[in-house]
Amino acid sequence: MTTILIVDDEREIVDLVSIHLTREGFSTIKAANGNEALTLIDEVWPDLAIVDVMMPNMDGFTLTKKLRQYDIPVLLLTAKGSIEDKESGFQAGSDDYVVKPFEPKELIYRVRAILRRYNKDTTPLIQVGSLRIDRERYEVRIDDVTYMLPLKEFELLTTLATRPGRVFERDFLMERVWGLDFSGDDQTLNVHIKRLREKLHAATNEVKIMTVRGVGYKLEVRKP
Amino acid sequence: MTTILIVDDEREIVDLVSIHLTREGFSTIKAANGNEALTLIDEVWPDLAIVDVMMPNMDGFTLTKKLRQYDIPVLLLTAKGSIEDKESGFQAGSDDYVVKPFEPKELIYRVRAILRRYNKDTTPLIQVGSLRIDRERYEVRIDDVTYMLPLKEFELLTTLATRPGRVFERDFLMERVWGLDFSGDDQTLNVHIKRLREKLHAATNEVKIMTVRGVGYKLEVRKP
DNA sequence: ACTATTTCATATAACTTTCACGAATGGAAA
DNA sequence: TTTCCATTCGTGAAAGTTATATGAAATAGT
Repeated sequence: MTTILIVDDEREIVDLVSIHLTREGFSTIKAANGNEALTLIDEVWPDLAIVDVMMPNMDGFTLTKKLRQYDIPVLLLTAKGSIEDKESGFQAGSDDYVVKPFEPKELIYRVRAILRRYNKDTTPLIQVGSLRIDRERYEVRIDDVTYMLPLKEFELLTTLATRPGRVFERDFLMERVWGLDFSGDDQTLNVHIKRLREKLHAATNEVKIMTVRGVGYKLEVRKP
Repeated sequence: MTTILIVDDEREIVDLVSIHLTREGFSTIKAANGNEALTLIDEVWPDLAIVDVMMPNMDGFTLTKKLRQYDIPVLLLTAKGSIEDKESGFQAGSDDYVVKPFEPKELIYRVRAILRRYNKDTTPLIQVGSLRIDRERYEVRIDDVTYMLPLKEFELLTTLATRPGRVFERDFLMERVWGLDFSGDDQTLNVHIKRLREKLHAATNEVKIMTVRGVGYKLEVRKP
Protein backbone atom coordinates (compact mmCIF):
# COMPACT_ATOMS: atom_id res chain seq x y z
CA MET A 1 0.00 0.00 0.00
CA THR A 2 1.10 3.54 -0.70
CA THR A 3 2.05 5.42 2.44
CA ILE A 4 2.17 9.19 2.63
CA LEU A 5 3.84 11.25 5.32
CA ILE A 6 2.15 14.52 6.28
CA VAL A 7 4.18 17.15 8.10
CA ASP A 8 2.62 20.34 9.44
CA ASP A 9 2.55 22.05 12.80
CA GLU A 10 -1.11 22.88 12.32
CA ARG A 11 -2.95 19.86 13.51
CA GLU A 12 -6.04 20.78 11.51
CA ILE A 13 -4.24 20.74 8.22
CA VAL A 14 -2.62 17.41 8.94
CA ASP A 15 -5.94 15.85 9.77
CA LEU A 16 -7.68 17.37 6.81
CA VAL A 17 -5.08 16.14 4.38
CA SER A 18 -5.05 12.76 6.02
CA ILE A 19 -8.79 12.38 5.68
CA HIS A 20 -8.74 13.07 1.99
CA LEU A 21 -5.83 10.77 1.38
CA THR A 22 -7.24 7.83 3.30
CA ARG A 23 -10.50 8.33 1.48
CA GLU A 24 -8.55 7.76 -1.72
CA GLY A 25 -7.03 4.59 -0.43
CA PHE A 26 -3.69 5.86 0.79
CA SER A 27 -2.30 5.13 4.19
CA THR A 28 -0.91 8.10 6.10
CA ILE A 29 1.50 8.89 8.88
CA LYS A 30 1.52 12.24 10.59
CA ALA A 31 4.22 14.45 12.02
CA ALA A 32 3.98 17.86 13.67
CA ASN A 33 7.49 19.00 12.83
CA GLY A 34 10.64 18.17 10.96
CA ASN A 35 12.40 16.21 13.69
CA GLU A 36 9.38 14.09 14.33
CA ALA A 37 9.16 13.40 10.61
CA LEU A 38 12.77 12.34 10.42
CA THR A 39 12.47 9.88 13.28
CA LEU A 40 9.32 8.45 11.76
CA ILE A 41 10.73 7.67 8.36
CA ASP A 42 13.17 5.22 9.87
CA GLU A 43 10.31 3.04 10.98
CA VAL A 44 7.86 3.59 8.16
CA TRP A 45 9.29 4.42 4.81
CA PRO A 46 6.75 6.64 3.07
CA ASP A 47 6.32 6.72 -0.68
CA LEU A 48 5.81 10.44 -0.61
CA ALA A 49 5.87 13.32 1.87
CA ILE A 50 3.58 16.33 2.03
CA VAL A 51 5.39 19.11 3.85
CA ASP A 52 4.32 22.56 4.97
CA VAL A 53 6.82 25.30 4.26
CA MET A 54 6.09 27.37 7.35
CA MET A 55 7.04 25.45 10.45
CA PRO A 56 8.86 26.35 13.65
CA ASN A 57 12.42 25.12 14.12
CA MET A 58 12.97 23.22 10.90
CA ASP A 59 11.26 24.80 7.93
CA GLY A 60 9.83 22.93 4.98
CA PHE A 61 12.76 23.59 2.69
CA THR A 62 15.26 22.19 5.11
CA LEU A 63 13.16 19.14 5.71
CA THR A 64 12.69 18.69 1.98
CA LYS A 65 16.42 18.57 1.45
CA LYS A 66 16.78 15.91 4.10
CA LEU A 67 13.93 13.87 2.73
CA ARG A 68 15.40 13.99 -0.72
CA GLN A 69 18.50 12.31 0.64
CA TYR A 70 16.30 9.36 1.42
CA ASP A 71 14.92 9.62 -2.10
CA ILE A 72 11.43 10.40 -0.86
CA PRO A 73 9.50 12.65 -3.25
CA VAL A 74 8.11 15.80 -1.66
CA LEU A 75 5.01 17.87 -2.24
CA LEU A 76 5.24 21.27 -0.57
CA LEU A 77 2.38 23.23 0.95
CA THR A 78 3.02 26.95 0.63
CA ALA A 79 1.01 29.72 2.19
CA LYS A 80 1.01 31.98 -0.83
CA GLY A 81 1.99 31.33 -4.39
CA SER A 82 4.87 33.72 -4.17
CA ILE A 83 7.55 33.23 -6.74
CA GLU A 84 10.19 33.08 -4.06
CA ASP A 85 8.57 30.06 -2.52
CA LYS A 86 8.14 28.41 -5.85
CA GLU A 87 11.75 28.81 -6.82
CA SER A 88 13.35 27.84 -3.58
CA GLY A 89 10.96 24.96 -3.29
CA PHE A 90 12.12 23.40 -6.50
CA GLN A 91 15.62 24.29 -5.56
CA ALA A 92 15.32 22.38 -2.35
CA GLY A 93 14.33 19.45 -4.52
CA SER A 94 10.59 19.31 -4.08
CA ASP A 95 8.62 17.72 -6.86
CA ASP A 96 5.63 19.97 -6.78
CA TYR A 97 3.83 22.39 -4.55
CA VAL A 98 0.28 23.28 -3.65
CA VAL A 99 -0.84 26.70 -2.48
CA LYS A 100 -2.93 26.96 0.67
CA PRO A 101 -5.86 27.10 0.80
CA PHE A 102 -6.06 24.20 -1.61
CA GLU A 103 -8.79 22.12 -3.13
CA PRO A 104 -8.61 18.56 -1.88
CA LYS A 105 -9.14 17.38 -5.41
CA GLU A 106 -6.12 19.25 -6.63
CA LEU A 107 -3.97 17.91 -3.84
CA ILE A 108 -4.95 14.36 -4.66
CA TYR A 109 -4.32 15.00 -8.32
CA ARG A 110 -0.82 16.23 -7.71
CA VAL A 111 -0.06 13.43 -5.33
CA ARG A 112 -1.03 10.94 -7.97
CA ALA A 113 0.97 12.79 -10.57
CA ILE A 114 4.12 12.54 -8.50
CA LEU A 115 3.54 8.92 -7.66
CA ARG A 116 2.94 8.18 -11.27
CA ARG A 117 6.19 9.85 -12.15
CA TYR A 118 8.11 7.67 -9.77
CA ASN A 119 6.21 4.44 -9.59
CA LYS A 120 5.78 1.38 -11.66
CA ASP A 121 3.20 3.47 -13.38
CA THR A 122 6.03 4.78 -15.50
CA THR A 123 6.57 1.34 -16.93
CA PRO A 124 6.96 1.92 -20.64
CA LEU A 125 5.52 -1.49 -21.42
CA ILE A 126 2.21 -2.84 -20.24
CA GLN A 127 1.16 -6.35 -21.07
CA VAL A 128 -2.25 -7.88 -20.61
CA GLY A 129 -2.65 -11.21 -22.31
CA SER A 130 -1.86 -10.76 -25.95
CA LEU A 131 -2.35 -7.02 -25.60
CA ARG A 132 0.82 -5.01 -25.35
CA ILE A 133 0.98 -1.28 -24.86
CA ASP A 134 4.16 0.58 -25.62
CA ARG A 135 3.91 3.97 -24.02
CA GLU A 136 7.19 5.11 -25.46
CA ARG A 137 6.07 4.45 -28.98
CA TYR A 138 2.42 5.21 -28.37
CA GLU A 139 1.61 1.92 -29.96
CA VAL A 140 -0.72 -0.94 -29.16
CA ARG A 141 0.18 -4.39 -30.37
CA ILE A 142 -2.21 -7.31 -30.47
CA ASP A 143 -1.07 -10.61 -31.92
CA ASP A 144 1.80 -9.04 -33.82
CA VAL A 145 -0.39 -6.37 -35.36
CA THR A 146 0.46 -2.84 -34.37
CA TYR A 147 -2.19 -0.18 -33.97
CA MET A 148 -1.95 3.54 -33.49
CA LEU A 149 -4.82 4.89 -31.43
CA PRO A 150 -5.93 8.51 -31.03
CA LEU A 151 -4.52 10.03 -27.87
CA LYS A 152 -7.62 9.85 -25.68
CA GLU A 153 -8.35 6.28 -26.62
CA PHE A 154 -4.76 5.39 -26.01
CA GLU A 155 -4.72 6.91 -22.57
CA LEU A 156 -8.03 5.35 -21.71
CA LEU A 157 -6.79 1.93 -22.67
CA THR A 158 -3.51 2.49 -20.91
CA THR A 159 -5.25 3.42 -17.70
CA LEU A 160 -7.55 0.43 -17.80
CA ALA A 161 -4.68 -1.88 -18.63
CA THR A 162 -2.51 -0.84 -15.71
CA ARG A 163 -4.78 -2.87 -13.47
CA PRO A 164 -6.81 -5.35 -15.47
CA GLY A 165 -9.98 -6.47 -13.73
CA ARG A 166 -10.15 -3.47 -11.46
CA VAL A 167 -13.07 -1.18 -11.98
CA PHE A 168 -12.16 2.42 -12.71
CA GLU A 169 -14.80 4.92 -11.82
CA ARG A 170 -16.03 7.23 -14.50
CA ASP A 171 -14.86 10.29 -12.59
CA PHE A 172 -11.46 8.78 -12.17
CA LEU A 173 -11.11 8.01 -15.85
CA MET A 174 -12.27 11.47 -16.82
CA GLU A 175 -9.80 13.05 -14.48
CA ARG A 176 -7.02 10.80 -15.64
CA VAL A 177 -7.52 11.23 -19.35
CA TRP A 178 -9.09 14.66 -19.60
CA GLY A 179 -7.51 16.36 -16.64
CA LEU A 180 -9.01 18.17 -13.69
CA ASP A 181 -10.67 20.98 -15.53
CA PHE A 182 -12.83 19.23 -18.04
CA SER A 183 -16.34 20.54 -17.96
CA GLY A 184 -17.77 18.80 -20.94
CA ASP A 185 -20.56 16.40 -21.60
CA ASP A 186 -20.91 13.21 -19.63
CA GLN A 187 -21.40 11.29 -22.84
CA THR A 188 -17.92 12.01 -24.00
CA LEU A 189 -16.51 9.10 -22.08
CA ASN A 190 -19.15 6.76 -23.49
CA VAL A 191 -18.27 7.65 -27.01
CA HIS A 192 -14.59 7.12 -26.50
CA ILE A 193 -15.18 3.80 -24.80
CA LYS A 194 -17.37 2.82 -27.70
CA ARG A 195 -14.74 3.51 -30.31
CA LEU A 196 -12.08 1.84 -28.24
CA ARG A 197 -14.29 -1.23 -27.96
CA GLU A 198 -14.86 -1.38 -31.70
CA LYS A 199 -11.15 -1.51 -32.31
CA LEU A 200 -10.42 -3.92 -29.49
CA HIS A 201 -13.14 -6.37 -30.48
CA ALA A 202 -12.05 -6.32 -34.07
CA ALA A 203 -8.53 -7.20 -33.00
CA THR A 204 -9.03 -9.77 -30.27
CA ASN A 205 -11.60 -11.46 -28.10
CA GLU A 206 -9.20 -12.14 -25.29
CA VAL A 207 -9.50 -8.66 -23.84
CA LYS A 208 -12.76 -6.85 -23.36
CA ILE A 209 -14.01 -3.62 -21.84
CA MET A 210 -16.80 -4.32 -19.39
CA THR A 211 -19.31 -1.80 -18.12
CA VAL A 212 -20.06 -1.66 -14.44
CA ARG A 213 -23.29 0.21 -14.38
CA GLY A 214 -23.33 3.21 -12.11
CA VAL A 215 -19.63 2.92 -11.44
CA GLY A 216 -17.36 2.75 -14.42
CA TYR A 217 -15.43 0.38 -16.64
CA LYS A 218 -12.92 -2.39 -16.35
CA LEU A 219 -10.73 -4.42 -18.61
CA GLU A 220 -11.50 -8.08 -18.52
CA VAL A 221 -9.11 -10.73 -19.69
CA ARG A 222 -10.29 -14.13 -20.74
CA LYS A 223 -7.73 -16.73 -19.85
CA PRO A 224 -7.59 -19.59 -22.29
CA MET B 1 26.50 4.69 -18.13
CA THR B 2 27.50 8.32 -17.93
CA THR B 3 29.18 9.17 -14.65
CA ILE B 4 29.36 12.67 -13.24
CA LEU B 5 31.62 13.89 -10.47
CA ILE B 6 30.21 16.51 -8.12
CA VAL B 7 32.60 18.58 -6.03
CA ASP B 8 31.40 21.00 -3.37
CA ASP B 9 32.14 21.51 0.28
CA GLU B 10 28.47 22.14 0.95
CA ARG B 11 26.96 18.77 1.45
CA GLU B 12 23.49 20.00 0.62
CA ILE B 13 24.44 21.23 -2.81
CA VAL B 14 26.19 18.00 -3.65
CA ASP B 15 23.17 15.99 -2.65
CA LEU B 16 20.77 18.23 -4.46
CA VAL B 17 22.71 18.09 -7.68
CA SER B 18 23.13 14.37 -7.30
CA ILE B 19 19.41 13.86 -6.89
CA HIS B 20 18.57 15.72 -10.03
CA LEU B 21 21.23 13.97 -12.03
CA THR B 22 20.32 10.47 -10.92
CA ARG B 23 16.73 11.28 -11.64
CA GLU B 24 17.82 11.92 -15.21
CA GLY B 25 19.61 8.64 -15.45
CA PHE B 26 23.18 9.67 -14.71
CA SER B 27 25.37 7.99 -12.19
CA THR B 28 27.19 10.27 -9.75
CA ILE B 29 30.21 10.30 -7.49
CA LYS B 30 30.61 12.91 -4.79
CA ALA B 31 33.60 14.73 -3.37
CA ALA B 32 33.76 17.39 -0.67
CA ASN B 33 36.96 19.05 -1.87
CA GLY B 34 39.58 19.15 -4.57
CA ASN B 35 41.95 16.58 -3.13
CA GLU B 36 39.17 14.11 -2.58
CA ALA B 37 38.06 14.65 -6.15
CA LEU B 38 41.53 14.02 -7.53
CA THR B 39 41.96 10.76 -5.67
CA LEU B 40 38.52 9.63 -6.82
CA ILE B 41 39.07 10.11 -10.52
CA ASP B 42 41.82 7.53 -10.50
CA GLU B 43 39.30 4.88 -9.54
CA VAL B 44 36.24 6.08 -11.38
CA TRP B 45 36.83 8.08 -14.50
CA PRO B 46 33.92 10.52 -14.74
CA ASP B 47 32.59 11.78 -18.04
CA LEU B 48 32.10 15.23 -16.58
CA ALA B 49 32.74 17.13 -13.37
CA ILE B 50 30.54 19.72 -11.69
CA VAL B 51 32.70 21.91 -9.49
CA ASP B 52 31.90 24.70 -7.08
CA VAL B 53 34.12 27.74 -7.38
CA MET B 54 34.16 28.64 -3.69
CA MET B 55 35.87 25.91 -1.74
CA PRO B 56 38.44 25.92 1.07
CA ASN B 57 42.00 24.92 0.26
CA MET B 58 41.78 24.20 -3.43
CA ASP B 59 39.35 26.49 -5.22
CA GLY B 60 37.28 25.53 -8.20
CA PHE B 61 39.52 27.17 -10.74
CA THR B 62 42.58 25.30 -9.58
CA LEU B 63 40.72 22.03 -9.60
CA THR B 64 39.35 22.78 -13.05
CA LYS B 65 42.84 23.18 -14.44
CA LYS B 66 43.88 19.84 -13.00
CA LEU B 67 40.77 18.12 -14.29
CA ARG B 68 41.36 19.50 -17.74
CA GLN B 69 44.70 17.75 -17.74
CA TYR B 70 42.79 14.51 -17.50
CA ASP B 71 40.56 15.67 -20.32
CA ILE B 72 37.49 15.75 -18.10
CA PRO B 73 35.01 18.48 -19.08
CA VAL B 74 34.03 20.81 -16.25
CA LEU B 75 30.86 22.67 -15.38
CA LEU B 76 31.44 25.36 -12.76
CA LEU B 77 29.02 26.47 -10.07
CA THR B 78 29.47 30.13 -9.24
CA ALA B 79 27.84 32.00 -6.41
CA LYS B 80 26.94 35.08 -8.41
CA GLY B 81 26.99 35.73 -12.09
CA SER B 82 29.84 38.16 -11.75
CA ILE B 83 31.84 38.74 -14.87
CA GLU B 84 35.06 38.04 -13.01
CA ASP B 85 33.96 34.54 -12.25
CA LYS B 86 32.76 34.01 -15.76
CA GLU B 87 36.00 35.09 -17.31
CA SER B 88 38.38 33.31 -15.05
CA GLY B 89 36.19 30.27 -15.23
CA PHE B 90 36.58 29.93 -18.93
CA GLN B 91 40.20 30.87 -18.55
CA ALA B 92 40.70 27.96 -16.21
CA GLY B 93 39.26 25.82 -18.95
CA SER B 94 35.73 25.16 -17.79
CA ASP B 95 33.22 24.35 -20.49
CA ASP B 96 30.31 26.16 -18.99
CA TYR B 97 29.08 27.56 -15.73
CA VAL B 98 25.84 27.80 -13.82
CA VAL B 99 25.00 30.54 -11.36
CA LYS B 100 23.72 29.60 -7.92
CA PRO B 101 20.88 29.46 -7.11
CA PHE B 102 20.11 27.50 -10.25
CA GLU B 103 17.10 25.85 -11.76
CA PRO B 104 17.53 22.09 -11.92
CA LYS B 105 16.29 22.15 -15.48
CA GLU B 106 19.02 24.50 -16.53
CA LEU B 107 21.71 22.49 -14.87
CA ILE B 108 20.58 19.31 -16.59
CA TYR B 109 20.38 21.14 -19.87
CA ARG B 110 23.93 22.40 -19.64
CA VAL B 111 25.23 19.05 -18.55
CA ARG B 112 23.66 17.46 -21.59
CA ALA B 113 24.98 20.20 -23.82
CA ILE B 114 28.55 19.61 -22.69
CA LEU B 115 28.24 15.85 -23.01
CA ARG B 116 26.85 16.25 -26.46
CA ARG B 117 29.69 18.53 -27.40
CA TYR B 118 32.16 15.88 -26.37
CA ASN B 119 30.11 13.13 -27.92
CA LYS B 120 30.12 11.40 -24.61
CA ASP B 121 26.44 10.73 -24.48
CA THR B 122 26.25 9.05 -27.84
CA THR B 123 28.23 7.41 -30.52
CA PRO B 124 29.46 9.74 -33.22
CA LEU B 125 27.85 7.42 -35.74
CA ILE B 126 24.15 6.64 -35.71
CA GLN B 127 22.74 4.00 -37.98
CA VAL B 128 19.08 3.31 -38.59
CA GLY B 129 18.46 0.99 -41.47
CA SER B 130 20.15 2.43 -44.50
CA LEU B 131 20.31 5.82 -42.83
CA ARG B 132 23.65 6.76 -41.38
CA ILE B 133 24.38 9.91 -39.47
CA ASP B 134 27.90 11.12 -38.91
CA ARG B 135 27.81 13.63 -36.11
CA GLU B 136 31.45 14.47 -36.46
CA ARG B 137 31.16 15.41 -40.08
CA TYR B 138 27.58 16.62 -39.82
CA GLU B 139 26.69 14.39 -42.70
CA VAL B 140 23.81 12.12 -43.49
CA ARG B 141 24.32 9.17 -45.78
CA ILE B 142 21.53 7.16 -47.35
CA ASP B 143 22.37 4.37 -49.77
CA ASP B 144 25.85 5.72 -50.47
CA VAL B 145 24.58 9.20 -51.17
CA THR B 146 25.79 11.86 -48.79
CA TYR B 147 23.61 14.77 -47.84
CA MET B 148 24.38 17.95 -45.96
CA LEU B 149 21.38 19.12 -44.00
CA PRO B 150 20.86 22.54 -42.46
CA LEU B 151 21.75 22.52 -38.79
CA LYS B 152 18.27 22.43 -37.31
CA GLU B 153 17.14 19.67 -39.61
CA PHE B 154 20.28 17.76 -38.85
CA GLU B 155 19.79 17.99 -35.12
CA LEU B 156 16.15 17.14 -35.43
CA LEU B 157 16.94 14.03 -37.41
CA THR B 158 19.77 13.12 -35.09
CA THR B 159 17.56 13.35 -32.05
CA LEU B 160 14.84 11.24 -33.61
CA ALA B 161 17.36 8.71 -34.83
CA THR B 162 19.00 8.15 -31.46
CA ARG B 163 15.97 6.14 -30.48
CA PRO B 164 14.01 5.07 -33.52
CA GLY B 165 10.38 4.30 -32.82
CA ARG B 166 10.25 6.25 -29.62
CA VAL B 167 7.98 9.26 -29.64
CA PHE B 168 9.67 12.54 -28.83
CA GLU B 169 7.39 15.18 -27.45
CA ARG B 170 7.25 18.50 -29.22
CA ASP B 171 8.49 20.34 -26.15
CA PHE B 172 11.39 17.99 -25.85
CA LEU B 173 12.40 18.44 -29.45
CA MET B 174 12.16 22.19 -29.19
CA GLU B 175 14.31 22.22 -26.13
CA ARG B 176 16.80 19.87 -27.65
CA VAL B 177 17.19 21.61 -30.97
CA TRP B 178 16.40 25.20 -30.17
CA GLY B 179 17.50 25.41 -26.56
CA LEU B 180 15.80 26.32 -23.34
CA ASP B 181 15.04 29.91 -24.12
CA PHE B 182 13.36 29.74 -27.47
CA SER B 183 10.23 31.81 -27.41
CA GLY B 184 9.34 31.65 -31.01
CA ASP B 185 6.41 30.42 -32.99
CA ASP B 186 4.98 27.00 -32.42
CA GLN B 187 4.90 26.44 -36.14
CA THR B 188 8.64 26.51 -36.45
CA LEU B 189 8.94 22.85 -35.58
CA ASN B 190 6.28 21.90 -38.12
CA VAL B 191 8.09 23.64 -40.90
CA HIS B 192 11.39 22.01 -40.11
CA ILE B 193 9.79 18.60 -39.86
CA LYS B 194 8.16 19.21 -43.19
CA ARG B 195 11.41 20.01 -44.98
CA LEU B 196 13.17 17.15 -43.30
CA ARG B 197 10.44 14.85 -44.50
CA GLU B 198 10.71 16.07 -48.07
CA LYS B 199 14.36 15.22 -48.15
CA LEU B 200 13.98 11.92 -46.37
CA HIS B 201 11.18 10.73 -48.61
CA ALA B 202 13.07 11.68 -51.69
CA ALA B 203 16.03 9.66 -50.53
CA THR B 204 14.48 6.54 -49.07
CA ASN B 205 11.22 4.92 -48.11
CA GLU B 206 12.74 2.78 -45.44
CA VAL B 207 12.73 5.53 -42.84
CA LYS B 208 9.81 7.80 -42.18
CA ILE B 209 8.86 10.55 -39.74
CA MET B 210 5.52 9.80 -38.15
CA THR B 211 3.28 12.30 -36.43
CA VAL B 212 1.73 11.38 -33.11
CA ARG B 213 -0.95 13.98 -32.83
CA GLY B 214 -1.02 15.79 -29.54
CA VAL B 215 2.33 14.39 -28.54
CA GLY B 216 5.15 14.70 -31.02
CA TYR B 217 7.06 12.81 -33.67
CA LYS B 218 8.87 9.54 -34.10
CA LEU B 219 11.13 7.92 -36.63
CA GLU B 220 9.68 4.76 -38.02
CA VAL B 221 11.79 2.16 -39.74
CA ARG B 222 10.28 -0.27 -42.13
CA LYS B 223 11.95 -3.61 -41.80
CA PRO B 224 12.18 -5.49 -45.05
C1' DA C 1 24.01 37.06 -52.73
C1' DC C 2 23.14 33.14 -50.95
C1' DT C 3 21.28 29.85 -47.72
C1' DA C 4 19.08 29.00 -43.49
C1' DT C 5 15.55 30.08 -40.44
C1' DT C 6 11.38 32.00 -38.88
C1' DT C 7 6.90 33.87 -39.56
C1' DC C 8 2.45 34.21 -41.66
C1' DA C 9 -1.84 32.74 -43.77
C1' DT C 10 -4.53 29.21 -45.06
C1' DA C 11 -5.85 24.42 -45.86
C1' DT C 12 -6.73 19.88 -44.33
C1' DA C 13 -7.30 16.13 -41.96
C1' DA C 14 -7.39 14.00 -37.51
C1' DC C 15 -9.46 13.87 -33.61
C1' DT C 16 -12.98 15.27 -30.12
C1' DT C 17 -17.30 16.53 -28.58
C1' DT C 18 -22.11 17.08 -28.95
C1' DC C 19 -26.65 15.62 -30.07
C1' DA C 20 -30.59 12.80 -30.45
C1' DC C 21 -32.50 8.63 -29.78
C1' DG C 22 -32.83 3.89 -28.58
C1' DA C 23 -31.52 -0.11 -25.73
C1' DA C 24 -30.19 -2.08 -21.49
C1' DT C 25 -30.40 -2.25 -16.60
C1' DG C 26 -32.00 -2.47 -11.95
C1' DG C 27 -35.05 -1.18 -8.37
C1' DA C 28 -39.89 -0.37 -6.95
C1' DA C 29 -44.53 -1.29 -7.28
C1' DA C 30 -48.24 -4.23 -8.67
C1' DT D 1 -42.89 -12.71 -10.74
C1' DT D 2 -44.02 -9.46 -13.75
C1' DT D 3 -44.56 -4.77 -15.16
C1' DC D 4 -43.32 -0.14 -14.96
C1' DC D 5 -40.21 3.61 -14.64
C1' DA D 6 -36.09 6.26 -14.05
C1' DT D 7 -31.63 6.23 -15.01
C1' DT D 8 -27.55 4.96 -17.25
C1' DC D 9 -25.29 3.62 -21.17
C1' DG D 10 -24.69 2.51 -26.30
C1' DT D 11 -24.74 4.19 -30.88
C1' DG D 12 -24.63 6.56 -35.44
C1' DA D 13 -24.08 10.66 -37.44
C1' DA D 14 -23.15 15.51 -37.37
C1' DA D 15 -20.81 19.34 -35.75
C1' DG D 16 -16.95 21.42 -33.77
C1' DT D 17 -12.19 22.02 -32.62
C1' DT D 18 -7.51 21.86 -32.88
C1' DA D 19 -3.06 20.28 -34.24
C1' DT D 20 -0.42 19.85 -37.94
C1' DA D 21 0.79 20.45 -43.03
C1' DT D 22 1.88 23.44 -46.49
C1' DG D 23 3.12 27.29 -49.76
C1' DA D 24 5.06 31.45 -49.84
C1' DA D 25 7.04 35.50 -48.04
C1' DA D 26 9.88 37.92 -44.68
C1' DT D 27 14.16 37.97 -41.76
C1' DA D 28 18.42 36.70 -40.24
C1' DG D 29 22.98 35.05 -40.88
C1' DT D 30 27.45 34.14 -43.64
